[in-house]
Amino acid sequence: MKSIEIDEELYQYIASQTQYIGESASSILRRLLAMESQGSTSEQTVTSAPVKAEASEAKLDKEAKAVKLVEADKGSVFDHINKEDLATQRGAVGRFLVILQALYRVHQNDFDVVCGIRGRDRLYFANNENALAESGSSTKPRQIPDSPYWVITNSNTTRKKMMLTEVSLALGYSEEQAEKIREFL
Amino acid sequence: MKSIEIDEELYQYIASQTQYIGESASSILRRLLAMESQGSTSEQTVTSAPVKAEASEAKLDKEAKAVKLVEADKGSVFDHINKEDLATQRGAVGRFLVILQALYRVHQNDFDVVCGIRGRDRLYFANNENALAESGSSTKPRQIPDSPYWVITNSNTTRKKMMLTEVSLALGYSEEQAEKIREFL
DNA sequence: GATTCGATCGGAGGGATAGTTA
DNA sequence: TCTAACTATCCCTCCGATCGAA
Repeated sequence: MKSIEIDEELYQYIASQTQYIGESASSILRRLLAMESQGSTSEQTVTSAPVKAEASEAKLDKEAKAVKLVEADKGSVFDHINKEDLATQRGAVGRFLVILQALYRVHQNDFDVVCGIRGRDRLYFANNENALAESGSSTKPRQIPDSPYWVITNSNTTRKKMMLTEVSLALGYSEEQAEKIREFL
Repeated sequence: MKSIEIDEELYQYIASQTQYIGESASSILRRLLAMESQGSTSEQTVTSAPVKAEASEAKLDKEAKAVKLVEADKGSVFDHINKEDLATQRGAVGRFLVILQALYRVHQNDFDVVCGIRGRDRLYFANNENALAESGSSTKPRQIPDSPYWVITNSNTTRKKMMLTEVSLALGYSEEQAEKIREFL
């Protein structure tokens, strides 16, 4: 183990990127710097279906905790949205996916709720490409990066913003926070 | 100033990213993490012509140092190529630009040599859009990110690879290294 | 004739808007 | 019927393989 000196602001930033209690500085930095995690081959296939929701007895607790998490982590999704990535996206579709990716990262366990968000006759989200493709014509499904979920992409920017707002609210964000998230697009 | 503990390999990696003697860990990390540098409004317009080369008395020393740098930093361009960025690029043009950006970052002072690389009748590189646009038809010039240089973009992937190889060699890389660089595309 | 180079044009992706449905 | 919400067609831009030119 080596020790390095960094300024306060940078320290706070790194700390804010923690993904689980007790995550080490090395782990956080490796993730942020997109280095391979030491040793592991790290070939994570994330194409499998999302983990089934807990048996309903645990359900209420789960939800309460989710809200708590959003409260405690206030603004954390905002840190998870890699501004760099966002900026390099050439179009709204790219930004849309980056934002959803960030939301997924922070809300992996509750992300299933997005599947309840849909249009009049087509689905908006699903955990497989086909469900979306079959629910309409030319829906242009795209996988949300590093996640098992897919989104429809054939819609105007206005609708994409609406979708983001709905997702945000479904995940427990306030109207104000949802507004901020939508504005990234 | 805060102090954090990181593992040896990560420490080495960060150290390898030093851009000038005595650069602080904070400075390096901020650059790698693409954070705004503290305080400064940092509105860097990089559209101006590249900084003039030093008065010739210092020139030889400068060049000697540049070569040394490539030697000492062997593989540093490779670290400068943000794998993450590369991966998120949807097409060869995007990757092409990311790679050139990395090369520019490491060889800012010698980058002018690329302007000598050209096709039969069109220019490949220049420090302004127009020179390229006028040297051929539909050359699709694009600015190399964070640099004052532009490249032609209307060519097949094979030619883009050739261009990368020529750039690498012109900047002093070995055939083997050039090969590696070209393979990023 | 062989090879290198250029840029046209087919193809894919993006997303505004015309059109449809409730 | 009129309007609001939603869909997906279709135009535009970007990409880059292919084929004609040098």
